[in-house]
Amino acid sequence: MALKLYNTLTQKMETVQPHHGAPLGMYTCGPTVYDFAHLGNFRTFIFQDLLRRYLKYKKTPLLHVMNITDVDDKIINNARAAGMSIQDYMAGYSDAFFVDMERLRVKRPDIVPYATQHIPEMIELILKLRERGHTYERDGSTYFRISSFAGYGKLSHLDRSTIETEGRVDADEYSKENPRDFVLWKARKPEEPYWDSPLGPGRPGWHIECSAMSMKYLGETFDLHCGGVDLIFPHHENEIAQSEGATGFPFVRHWIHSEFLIVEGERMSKSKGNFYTLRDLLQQGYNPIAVRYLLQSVNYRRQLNFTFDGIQQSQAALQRVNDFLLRVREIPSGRPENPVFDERLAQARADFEAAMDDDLNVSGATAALFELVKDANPLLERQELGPLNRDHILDFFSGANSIFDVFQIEQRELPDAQIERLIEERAHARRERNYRRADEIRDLLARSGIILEDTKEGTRWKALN
RNA sequence: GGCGGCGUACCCAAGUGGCAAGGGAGAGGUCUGCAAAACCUUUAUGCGUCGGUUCGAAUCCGACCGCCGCCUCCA
Repeated sequence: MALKLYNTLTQKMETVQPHHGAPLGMYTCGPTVYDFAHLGNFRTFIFQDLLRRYLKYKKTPLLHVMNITDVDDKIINNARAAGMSIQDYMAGYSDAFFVDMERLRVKRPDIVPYATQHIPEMIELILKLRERGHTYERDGSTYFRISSFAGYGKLSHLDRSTIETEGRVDADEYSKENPRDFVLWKARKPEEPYWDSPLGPGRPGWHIECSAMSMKYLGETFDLHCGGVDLIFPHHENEIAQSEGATGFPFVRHWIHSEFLIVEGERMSKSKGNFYTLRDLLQQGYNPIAVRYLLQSVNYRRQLNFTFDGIQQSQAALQRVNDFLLRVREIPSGRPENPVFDERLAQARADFEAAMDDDLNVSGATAALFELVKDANPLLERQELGPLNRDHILDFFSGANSIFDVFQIEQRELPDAQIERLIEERAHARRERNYRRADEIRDLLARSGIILEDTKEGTRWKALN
């Protein structure tokens, strides 16, 4: 079966497939690095990671490009306020961003272009638009005339006449022909970075970078373009106008937008005091893997209500799977196989993939995993699963984990030999019925995050995150 | 005002015509030296409300109530 995703442009579910044997081209709008990224940003990036990993799971060749916006008003202002060069200021947050992404196990895109390194491509694109009559100049700035592009509004499904008449006038840009015309090239201002160009000295408008960089790496028409719903209008609408205005070809086949994250039922905002970065959560002792689990657990097209209770629930759900995997790994080689279990496993795999194929229904896919856990646990209890069963289960979860990346598939190493000795000592104490000492040791280890569980086969340990 | 979405148990959340997935939390029990984990039982005759279509509706249609997003920089 093939993956189907909702397309904002056509407002329909559509199959995602490479064209003409070329790898699937996927462009995701990356961060503007003016501050630490927040949970809402990460919800979007984790969703994109999930999409990318699922395509890989399905062995679809893919080229993923994500931009970094490193020149814009906020960066310029913040850098100035911090008394830093734009370069230094932006590099700090750009690095922090990738550190956070790694903590959340979001894979780095294949290509990560920075806006400031693609100024010539942007200028070239604007010149092309100028040749084709889509632009005009005012006070040294170059604008896109939206009335020159017939398709304007097709992505956001906004009425053209409404767009053109009801826009507000930016105090900065009062001289535009139409309030909704947007800037392609901003005239140089004192104390701001600028580049010399045939358009005059200045810097690029925000939208042009995505058109220039996506088409440079993925071609004039490519497959997938993702971002948050807030980018539909005007950002992505403008990207379409710029790109198609310049090339005359369709820009993107499939537009995919993820919904917002809200916090404790309210829009996240600094003024409400419910604004969280990943760093805030880590400082409070939360596990980044549980955060990833939570942020990816709700379908990307639905608002996700982030709560602290939700992290706890995610942590507990993760623990159930990890405990299961721990027991599965303990199945010894000599034990007889369960001949019918592979059928059950095949069913779980089919359910899992059917759910993921359906617009990345993570809840459904996760349910397939938990249902298997539920069915297999009693078999483990009765020692009715053999080493082949074991390997097949681990293989299935390993496949699922290549997408979710939250489960503990491999056995961990004991942190140190001292712990090993304590476990030994406790076993000895228990044989002697010295339960006071045994409990003492168990409590001691629990305080350093090592949980002991006594089974018929002996004591097992697990490390809490 | 225009466009779009949502409302399923204590919490999170699947399900878009045929007996209401899954996870968390709670209660009781089995196992255990005690725990933990696991297992068993249990928690929505009902899916915002009221009507309608249908043999049959959480699912389709209509009205209403409530919440949210976009139309403005923003993932």
